Amino acid sequence: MDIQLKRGLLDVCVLASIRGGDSYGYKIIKDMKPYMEMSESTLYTILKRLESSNMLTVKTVEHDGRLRKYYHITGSGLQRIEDFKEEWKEIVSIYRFVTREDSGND
Amino acid sequence: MDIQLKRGLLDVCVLASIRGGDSYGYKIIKDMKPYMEMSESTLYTILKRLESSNMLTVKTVEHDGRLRKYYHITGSGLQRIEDFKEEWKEIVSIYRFVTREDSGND
DNA sequence: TGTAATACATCATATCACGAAGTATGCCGT
DNA sequence: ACGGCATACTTCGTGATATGATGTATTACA
Repeated sequence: MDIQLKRGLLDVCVLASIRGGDSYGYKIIKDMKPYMEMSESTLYTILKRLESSNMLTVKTVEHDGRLRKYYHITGSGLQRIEDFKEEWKEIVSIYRFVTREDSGND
Repeated sequence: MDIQLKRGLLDVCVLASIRGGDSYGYKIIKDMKPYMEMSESTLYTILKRLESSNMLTVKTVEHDGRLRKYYHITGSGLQRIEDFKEEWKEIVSIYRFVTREDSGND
């Protein structure tokens, strides 16, 4: 998928993959793989961003002697998903504009 | 609309607004306004980018003593629109993932 | 005369996805 | 025991790019 297009979808995708239950970086990447591939550096950057904008909270848990950072979605995070649903209407209208064969003459 | 989301749609939108007939910067902005707003500096940057990647060709025409740069879409430009239609399927699948209430458990 | 619209250009800035590289631990086969 | 792979997270540099600010120049109109 086009990298520019990804940019607008990545944040919401990450939020969506956490909404069903707390999750951690490595797992998020695997869960999202069927829908969108992303590198680790990208994901951890996004998680940090979402955390500092209060869409996620984080809790470090020890698991098999290793540390895992579990992320939990907040009200703002859920709201971000709702906002995306609203934006979706605009996206669809743009899609229609782009796919209309006679555009430019209306 | 979220700026990150715009990034992936701007190029195709500009191409789409030209596909129906050659157009120029100032007019493109007005044509696109109902679907997406963009500043002049953004548009001219995009036009230059699309031109240097051979998706558009440009022809300078004098109009009322002023110069206008008319842009014409090329085969690559049309192909870019077709590619977007393919990408649309992925976008819809992501949309479904994001809006599915029980995501994370499937 | 002045102000808005038309039309295009350039520059600096901020955001951001990503590859590369690093740090650590656990697991498994030989 | 050792090597290699998976797990798990971090940091850094780079390139792409949308945008505001600013500039240039002409036409239209009050």
